[in-house]
Amino acid sequence: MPKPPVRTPRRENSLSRERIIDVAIELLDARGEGGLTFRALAERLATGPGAIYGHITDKSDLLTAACDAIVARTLDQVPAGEAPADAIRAIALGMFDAIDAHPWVGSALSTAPGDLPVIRLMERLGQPLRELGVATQAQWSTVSVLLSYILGVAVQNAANAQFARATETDRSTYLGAVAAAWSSLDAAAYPFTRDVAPQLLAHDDRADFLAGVDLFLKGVAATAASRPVPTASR
Amino acid sequence: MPKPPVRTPRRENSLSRERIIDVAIELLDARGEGGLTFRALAERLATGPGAIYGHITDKSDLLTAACDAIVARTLDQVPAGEAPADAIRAIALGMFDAIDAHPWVGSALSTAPGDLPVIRLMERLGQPLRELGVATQAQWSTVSVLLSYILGVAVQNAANAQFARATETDRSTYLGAVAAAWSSLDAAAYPFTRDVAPQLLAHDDRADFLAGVDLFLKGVAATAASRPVPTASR
DNA sequence: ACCTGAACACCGTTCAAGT
DNA sequence: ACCTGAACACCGTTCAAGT
Repeated sequence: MPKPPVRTPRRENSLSRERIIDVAIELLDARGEGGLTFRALAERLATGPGAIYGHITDKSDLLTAACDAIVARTLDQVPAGEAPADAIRAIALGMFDAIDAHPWVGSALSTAPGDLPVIRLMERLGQPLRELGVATQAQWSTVSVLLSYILGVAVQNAANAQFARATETDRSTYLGAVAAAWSSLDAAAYPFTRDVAPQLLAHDDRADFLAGVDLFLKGVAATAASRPVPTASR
Repeated sequence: MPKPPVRTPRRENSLSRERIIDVAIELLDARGEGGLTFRALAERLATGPGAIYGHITDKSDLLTAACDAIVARTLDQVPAGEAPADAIRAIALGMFDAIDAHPWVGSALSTAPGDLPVIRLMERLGQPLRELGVATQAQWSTVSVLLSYILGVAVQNAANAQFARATETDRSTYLGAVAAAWSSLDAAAYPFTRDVAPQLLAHDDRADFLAGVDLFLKGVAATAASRPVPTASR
């Protein structure tokens, strides 16, 4: 077998932005949001904390880059070419599952509003929204709404995951405690919350999330239907 | 004029949970999320950092309590007795304005999912949702969706405010920079984002937020209309 | 019983000194 | 040119010592 041509001799495990981001993702997945530390990072990279600053500018830069890597991977795996409403559902669910697997992505997404991860997501959601007939001047506000909703769910999932990690309670006992607290609220002041507490126990986060996307799509459809027929560019 | 009866002699400026929360709100408003520090708090309260722990359990406890004070005030000021859809709009806008005035409330809200501030908000939103005819078994998921949306907008506003504070840029130059960055993205990969960049410059956060609430209400109306007529309990 | 504030165990970030 | 790691300027939280 012929030997491969001699390449520029890359040092094994040399420090690079990519490798830093990979290790950061490992740490975040293994230890949660609080686990990403320059000292822990340096230890795993077998270097000093200062060396990292040669490749990243900031902790928030690092967090955004790690978040972007997950978002890019996730969106790549969502199949293209579906009907617009189904495409939106698929993208939204893909993000939900990604954030479920990497809860820290939820809070990372929220810290960088106009940055690359959000841009990627906006782009993928915007194209099917156009196909649904959203008026040109309403396209910004419509994606914004959908992005805010996805972000809101993401942040809540992140908060729940962090709370679970901090208190070492599992999901069902946690939900049980919250439902119990809600059920014992003052009946006159909190009738709705009391009534809805049992539903909290039985609910399915993923299904609820999808219900919100569907509600949004219904609203978009109702809005598109009620405005003058757009002259299709064919 | 008869003197008031002698009361238990309260020391002026004595340390109390309420006073700690008030000062915490002052600090958060004046210096942003990062400005709430036990040392700064202790200084303003003319005491040591340790003394605070006699009245609060935690920093997150303090943040949630401060958030709850704002939410309670805000909801108290929203007039009651309107038509259900208008009531929802009024509550949502009240929260928007409160978070606009106190951006840290956005992130504080997100850290305490099942806690008092969220319960207050859920209760106020849930009652008009019932009046709109949302099916009993769908009430939990429907409020959840609306809460997630409001939370998502809140978190984004908080992030924007924090970014503005950190970089000392004002809103319009910030938006200008983001819009410019979006406009110079690769045309083949990011057509939607490029097209929508000008709308970013001209947009009105509050109007966009309300557009989302309206979209949600339209979706709820469409869902309620398409299901069997509920047997009204009269 | 309550306050006090030094001390502990961490952070992110910098920068002189090394190679 | 790049890494190294001690040092700086902070954190939240605790707890012996005071009153």
